[in-house]
Amino acid sequence: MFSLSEENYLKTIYHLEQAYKEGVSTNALAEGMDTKASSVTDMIKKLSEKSLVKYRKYQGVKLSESGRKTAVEIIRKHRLWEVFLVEKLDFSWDEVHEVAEQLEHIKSEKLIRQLDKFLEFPSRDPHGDPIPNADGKFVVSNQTLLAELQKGNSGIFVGVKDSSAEFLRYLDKIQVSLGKLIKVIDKEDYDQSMIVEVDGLKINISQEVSNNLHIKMT
Amino acid sequence: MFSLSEENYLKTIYHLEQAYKEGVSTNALAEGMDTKASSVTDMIKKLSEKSLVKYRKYQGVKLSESGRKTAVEIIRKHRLWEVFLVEKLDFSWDEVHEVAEQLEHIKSEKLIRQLDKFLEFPSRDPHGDPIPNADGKFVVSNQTLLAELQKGNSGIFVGVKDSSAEFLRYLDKIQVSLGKLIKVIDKEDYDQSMIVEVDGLKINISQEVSNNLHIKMT
DNA sequence: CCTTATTTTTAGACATATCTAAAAATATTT
DNA sequence: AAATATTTTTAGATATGTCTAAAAATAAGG
Ligand SMILES: [Mn+2]
Ligand SMILES: [Mn+2]
Ligand SMILES: [Mn+2]
Ligand SMILES: [Mn+2]
Repeated sequence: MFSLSEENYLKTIYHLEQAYKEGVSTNALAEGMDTKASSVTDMIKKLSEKSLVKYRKYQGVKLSESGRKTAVEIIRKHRLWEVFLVEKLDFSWDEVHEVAEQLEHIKSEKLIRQLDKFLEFPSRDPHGDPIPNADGKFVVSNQTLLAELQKGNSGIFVGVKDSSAEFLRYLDKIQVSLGKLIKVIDKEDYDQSMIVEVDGLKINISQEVSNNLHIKMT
Repeated sequence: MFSLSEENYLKTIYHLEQAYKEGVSTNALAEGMDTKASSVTDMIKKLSEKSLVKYRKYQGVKLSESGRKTAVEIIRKHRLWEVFLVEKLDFSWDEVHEVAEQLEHIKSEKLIRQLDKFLEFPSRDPHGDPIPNADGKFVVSNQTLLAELQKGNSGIFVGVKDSSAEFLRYLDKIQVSLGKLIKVIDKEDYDQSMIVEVDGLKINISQEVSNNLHIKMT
């Protein structure tokens, strides 16, 4: 099928397409893949040969239909493995990503179909991200960022935008976990920091933090 | 750590060392790795550089202590994943090997430690092969081949020597599964074929088959 | 023990995926 | 619009792992 490297490129292009609707630039992709622009150009040509991306020199790349399908399959596998690691093997949510990066490349239709069943068809991964089903479909829920809420508003914490281990461990430290009700007690005009209430506890969080928390308003 | 290819070589050398105590020949390794002798020589030099094997030109290879340790770790992972696939994901014993060949290369100490625990520290894989523990130790049980038994002898079927999908499916077909008591009713001098009794059923099996069944005599 | 056959190694090539440095194209300033 | 800056592509090199064909070493037979 596709090489590990090709799969990682497709996945990264998929994620970057959210921000680069007009086409993902070579530099953005180089940044996302943690590699050099020249390597990106080489690989894009290969993906283009295989009709996984649409590419015009100097104009960036977009996924083709088959490219998008493949990317979504990899994301599905990644997120299912993350659920497995947390639910069955007692990993914490800041430990799963690295291992899932490896497991997502295992090739076996039956494996992923049975894993999905074993996990009872979860719809979200440990970070609140939706898990595509076997047909590549997934929920797009209407959620906002905590940073968008105003004083007095409240909602359920349903996902993280930044899922780096550092940020996740910070959330653990301040005892903010998925599913909690968060209420904005006060919002500081000067730096947009907030005082929020979670489980009856008042916490002060910076805008950088509130900008990385997905909230479903109540 | 080590590349996928290096790990596969170590594993294959480990298995071939049982038959080639004096050193695994280049040709045997080429056969086992399904590659060319010249490729084997190239790789052996690399493994030798890394002190994973002891190598003298034209004299074959042996694993070093660290090479053996690494090989056993990979075998441990392979067999644990096979148990997982059968016990948790409803794979049959003829379907697991291919997927385990991929999963055995996933790098995460915690993953395999937790998987072992999740499976309740199994001592044997779906084919009856012993699973090394975290320290690389495993049971060496005194078992014989069914082919060695004489008329009137009986024993428990504890493992397969050939674990190819074809052979495993043949065993399924004649309803011979691990743990069954097998009694030798008759043995034909001419071709060493046997009539054995399993679950009250009498079956005729060739020497090729009896030679691939591990038996624990009762 | 010498010749022949077999096994193993070497030499040189190829594919993938990466890099640095330089050239070309595009974007931004003046 | 021309000059300058930035982005992207090309050219050439490196590392891994493989291959075929030829040479060298070892094993087997007469
Ligand atoms: Mn992840
Ligand atoms: Mn995730
Ligand atoms: Mn196996
Ligand atoms: Mn097995």
